[in-house]
Amino acid sequence: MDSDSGSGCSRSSSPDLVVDDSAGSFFSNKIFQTYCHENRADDEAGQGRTERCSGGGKTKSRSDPDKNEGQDLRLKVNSRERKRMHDLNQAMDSLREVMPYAQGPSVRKLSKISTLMLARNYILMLSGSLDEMKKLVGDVYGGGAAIQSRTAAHPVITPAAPAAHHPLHPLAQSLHSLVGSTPPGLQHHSPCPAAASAMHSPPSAGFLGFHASVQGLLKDPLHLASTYRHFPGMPCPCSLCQPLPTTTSTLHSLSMIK
DNA sequence: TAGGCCATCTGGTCCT
DNA sequence: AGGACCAGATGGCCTA
Repeated sequence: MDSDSGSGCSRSSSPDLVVDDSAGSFFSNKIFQTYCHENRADDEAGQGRTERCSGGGKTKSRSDPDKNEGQDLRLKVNSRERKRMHDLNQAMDSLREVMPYAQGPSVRKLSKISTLMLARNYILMLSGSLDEMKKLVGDVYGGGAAIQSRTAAHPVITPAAPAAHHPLHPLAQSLHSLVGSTPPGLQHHSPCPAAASAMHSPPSAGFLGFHASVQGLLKDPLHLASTYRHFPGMPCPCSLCQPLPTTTSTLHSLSMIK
């Protein structure tokens, strides 16, 4: 396949890994020529591509040379569709970047479906953690009403603020585990050596329960909630990787929500 | 070798 | 009419 050969051997989903705005970096073949010259006489390039479909796709051949106009239109539509799919893949890649999953040249990319499922679970987990934090903040200040009055007089908006005064409070642990679940790009602490040496996955991935078999977890969305406290193959002593027991129930209930 | 994943083509439908 | 979106079909690459 031309696109595959152009994108290297990383078996990554799309050539978007090497794409930039110039729209030419991922079209290093006949397709690119057609893409750039679609409004010009692209018979030779287009013809070759339509015959073999650049290694993929249907192999319908337009043997009728009288349909050049229709062929041009077809090529135009094809390139538009190609661009659309590339944009989609780019968005998928940007989503992968913020997912709690190991990233790097040696790590296989998440598939599209896995990315979407992981994203869903990740959002659910973060929502659950947020709810839990709100509850804990309410406990610290003796209820929601207290929070309201206090925030009115004292502009402490972030729930992390009380934790600074109560480092041993469960809220602090909750925040700690939240940090541990933050995507690599947003993490405030470096991955613990134990996890780094044991797996490709960072501690955040371990926190979510994503270790060796991501696919197995992603097949069942509930699997995340039921196993995210376990770390098979990830004996990470780092405190950031220790989730709160209370989070489990929250997550479990959340994962039930459709 | 089978199955999974992917890119691409293609025709249809809907919208502006 | 043209473009966006979608789904089916097809073939290539990779891994177990």
